[in-house]
Amino acid sequence: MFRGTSAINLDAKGRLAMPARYRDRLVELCAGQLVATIALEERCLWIYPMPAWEAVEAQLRKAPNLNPAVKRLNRLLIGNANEIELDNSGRFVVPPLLREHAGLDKKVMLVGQLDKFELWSEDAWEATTSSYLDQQQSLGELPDVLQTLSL
Amino acid sequence: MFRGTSAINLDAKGRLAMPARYRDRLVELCAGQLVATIALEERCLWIYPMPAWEAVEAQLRKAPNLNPAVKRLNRLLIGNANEIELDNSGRFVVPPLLREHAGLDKKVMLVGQLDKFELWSEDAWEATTSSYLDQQQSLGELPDVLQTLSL
DNA sequence: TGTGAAGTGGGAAAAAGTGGGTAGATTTGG
DNA sequence: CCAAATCTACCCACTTTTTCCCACTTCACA
Repeated sequence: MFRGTSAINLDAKGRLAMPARYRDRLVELCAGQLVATIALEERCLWIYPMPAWEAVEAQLRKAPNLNPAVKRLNRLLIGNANEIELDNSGRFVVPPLLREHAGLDKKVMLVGQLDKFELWSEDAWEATTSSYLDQQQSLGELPDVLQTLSL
Repeated sequence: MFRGTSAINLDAKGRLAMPARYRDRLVELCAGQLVATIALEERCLWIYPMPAWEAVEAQLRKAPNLNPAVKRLNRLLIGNANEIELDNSGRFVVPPLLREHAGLDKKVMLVGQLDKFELWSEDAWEATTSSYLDQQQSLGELPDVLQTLSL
């Protein structure tokens, strides 16, 4: 599973070099076949290994697509999904429309989130992280879902 | 289980030498495989032996990840989790991003906390410790969860 | 004071990151 | 429909970083 944050520079051609520690696993898992799309709430991208993406698609397919919320998800997720493939050097081109959506310039952060990655601009990631840390500190009572966690 | 505080110097390459008294246990427990991530409320790091970390991940995976608090935890904990491995001299590199987060320069404190370690900068640790002692002294009634303790 | 273990430092080899050039494909305009 | 230009993808080479390993110093205990 994917963990941790990597600071990466997009090169002049808009390519992103996947950190070497992930490559073997990605080749094994999906032969370097990935799907990039936009995240639902934040200005960042989601990058799925193909099998994980297909699981997402399967769930959407089952959902009733006249339902407005489902329709919205379909348009956002599937409508913005781009198939990408690692080249021999472990790099891939970040699709220009997605790059613009997430405000990706040069410095980006690739964040492992178990079954997928998130791709943030460095600025947005740092802003989000520090805001999260502030929220943690000012947290009073824990929400129910967290009451039982032991970390 | 891990107890006690060790004053350690990071070397010029950012490596930390795990105190010898822990090494055998770590090799036995996880073949020297550890995970470092950021702590939720203080500017310090959490260092888990791999099995303990996987237990944390399993809890997070079960939680509903559209819940904002869960998403926040996923991003903070998993997003900052780095796999590290002890080398033949019992040392590991403290990942640069984490080092920066916790303000680790040269003098650091490794604090045993049963199933995991905490890693603090010396300054932050001393400040936190003395602030805790002050709070204990000025403490009135104990919160319920502590009432039943016998120390 | 000697011996062994732990801590510290540094060098060399390997791997990863970075950049750019070329060939092929695709698109656009004549 | 053909030709030119642009864009894309692949490949190679260089630079930087990381990792592994060895050796020296320091400390503790006998």
